[in-house]
Amino acid sequence: MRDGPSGVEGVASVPVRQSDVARLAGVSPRTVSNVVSGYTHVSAEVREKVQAAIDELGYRRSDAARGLRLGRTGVIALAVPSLRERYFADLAEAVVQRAEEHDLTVMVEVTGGDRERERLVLGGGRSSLTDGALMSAVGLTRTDAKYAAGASYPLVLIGDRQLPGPFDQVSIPNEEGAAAAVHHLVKQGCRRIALLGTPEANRSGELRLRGYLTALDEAGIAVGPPRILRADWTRREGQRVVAEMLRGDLEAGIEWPDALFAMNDSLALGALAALAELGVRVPTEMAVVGFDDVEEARFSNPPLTSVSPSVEEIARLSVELLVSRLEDPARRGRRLASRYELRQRASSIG
Amino acid sequence: MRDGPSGVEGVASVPVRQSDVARLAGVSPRTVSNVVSGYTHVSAEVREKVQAAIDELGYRRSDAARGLRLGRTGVIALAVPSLRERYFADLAEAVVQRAEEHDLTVMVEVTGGDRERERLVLGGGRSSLTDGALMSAVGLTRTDAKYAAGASYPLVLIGDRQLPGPFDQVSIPNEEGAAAAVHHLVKQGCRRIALLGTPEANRSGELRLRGYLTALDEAGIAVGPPRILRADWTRREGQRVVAEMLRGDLEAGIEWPDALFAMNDSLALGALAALAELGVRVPTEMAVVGFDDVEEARFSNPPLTSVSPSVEEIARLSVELLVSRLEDPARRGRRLASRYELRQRASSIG
DNA sequence: CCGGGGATTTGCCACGTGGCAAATCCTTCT
DNA sequence: AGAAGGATTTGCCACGTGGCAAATCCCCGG
Repeated sequence: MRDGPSGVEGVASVPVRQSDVARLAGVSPRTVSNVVSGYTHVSAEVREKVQAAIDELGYRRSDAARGLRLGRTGVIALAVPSLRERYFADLAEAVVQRAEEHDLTVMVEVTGGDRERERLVLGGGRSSLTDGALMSAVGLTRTDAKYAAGASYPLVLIGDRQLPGPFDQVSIPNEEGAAAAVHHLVKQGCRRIALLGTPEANRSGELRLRGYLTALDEAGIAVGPPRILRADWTRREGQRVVAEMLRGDLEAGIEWPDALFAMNDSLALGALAALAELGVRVPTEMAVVGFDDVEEARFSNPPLTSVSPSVEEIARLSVELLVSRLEDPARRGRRLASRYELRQRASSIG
Repeated sequence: MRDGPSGVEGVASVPVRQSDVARLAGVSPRTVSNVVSGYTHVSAEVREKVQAAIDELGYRRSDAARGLRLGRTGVIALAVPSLRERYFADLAEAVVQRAEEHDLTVMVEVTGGDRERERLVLGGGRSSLTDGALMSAVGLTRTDAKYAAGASYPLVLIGDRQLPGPFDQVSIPNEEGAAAAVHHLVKQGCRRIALLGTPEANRSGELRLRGYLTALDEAGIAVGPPRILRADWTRREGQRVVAEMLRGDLEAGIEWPDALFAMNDSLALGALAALAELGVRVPTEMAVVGFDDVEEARFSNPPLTSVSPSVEEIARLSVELLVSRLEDPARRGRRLASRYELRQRASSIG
């Protein structure tokens, strides 16, 4: 006896097929398919017999063959620049959960923000193994739209990288969020609000800058040109640049800003470190607000106020867009904006 | 004209097949296959003609059909409890990179640590869409080994959850790492080293506890029973429990520990927060060491000494194991232990 | 006992690819 | 010129499944 209905299955090096099950159960292969797929008109007797054979042989339906036959696999791809960035890790997890609700499995691809790879996804990466893809593109430019596979490969773009064409997109409220952060600071009494982080680093930066400028304008507190502290969007750079600014201003006798709006939380956390190092009190001497609301923001000292783009919602919207696209490949492309919340914490209120 | 050799491809709602390309190029379908697969004996002229047809039609080889024909897809699965935990996110990214070197794509599955789901992976989840899997199991018990698909679905277990059977496994140096952490603290002059975190939370906990006890024993500094501060392995709990301990001891007139070895970095970071809050100086009054070496450990105040299990190495080893298993499905199961390093930072050296 | 009609079961075949080995072509050598 | 032998190209077919529609079965009423 090679296998048993229960207990350790034997080494099934040769895959079991429908026809094998059929032979053992004494029915046609097609009937096995009917049983497996839950077809209505199957007598209880046959169903039972087939099921017994399935169990005995350890039969498992071949997703590969099924995918070929049906033209879809139930797998979608999620392409992100990196999983090391908290935001994308959270996004990935949220997407996996949402996808599950639609009986979809997620294949995560890491693009490293590489334009070439993003193009490949655009063109339908491992297309026939996945039914479609979600992509957080950061390297693509508008001209890359031509690499898209079009309707033959459903694609939802996540983020601010807008591509001309019929794509479904879920955008992040960069501009609105940034503006909200600045308005919040103004309400806290801040007047000299500096921006931390190079705006041209990516599309998000440009949009956040715009929100920042708009809000300053609306608040009517612009005294001179806005102060922008250029820095790569990393913790280390945030710390370095802010420390430099503090020392430099001191020497030059310039008045410090009374608030920093950072392009992202990494920068903001670096700023907090620099401020702590030099004994600048937060938020009394200088308030700090970040963007992304990474988990760490809750635990920094002081806890960091941050714009939270609701990864959950982004995941939900993008999966829903993809699913609806799978159901109706011909429908027009849609753009949805996710919401944000300003999580107010001690780094800006005191 | 539906498509063009360059520019935006038309809406190719009907997939292009080898035979379509063949017809346009005026060759047999089989020749197209030869060209695509890089078969040696194809004349330059034919190759060119076929390539032109491929470009014109926008032909893409069907991975689904290919997978069916070849019995493998070039995709492997990675099952982890969650991507929200930094360690697993890092692992996932590292695995993706390593897999790439072997021309493998990674499909990430999130099990939530759910035993049922882990069993499914064990039995070869979406088996025929993936050639094998890596799994960080946390919910499985030894008795679940019977759900394994055996040699028909190559599987590498990552972590400490040992399963009887022929599985390939990559283990984490829990015991050794914990012992090293304690030895380090002893060398720093600490004598009352408390353990932070519930040891029974998972298998890692049991092993780390063992390493801790062994090291205490070896150092011969055990005065009484070792002190174990039970807490869920989260930052919040770490903070709460340590704060409680500090206050409690104070009231009871008990001498504080002079060092904390935390089951993981989250706990350790929570502990640092509690210590800072109560004004306990680190490391002079109390040294702290964590486990996992998450990125944040470098940036905490003070930076956290931590046992670094080398996610990179774990990823490398496990992918290599899987690849070698794919090449030789019959070979015996292997167990490899990854190394660790103790990253010494200011939380324990002063 | 027969025809009708729904319930079950089944045969046939295409999905798109690549392994295999035969067929054909071409060059070179005797 | 004819044959040998490598270079190219090709026909055939199975991989395992599910759509489709035909075949069969079975229960009832007339």
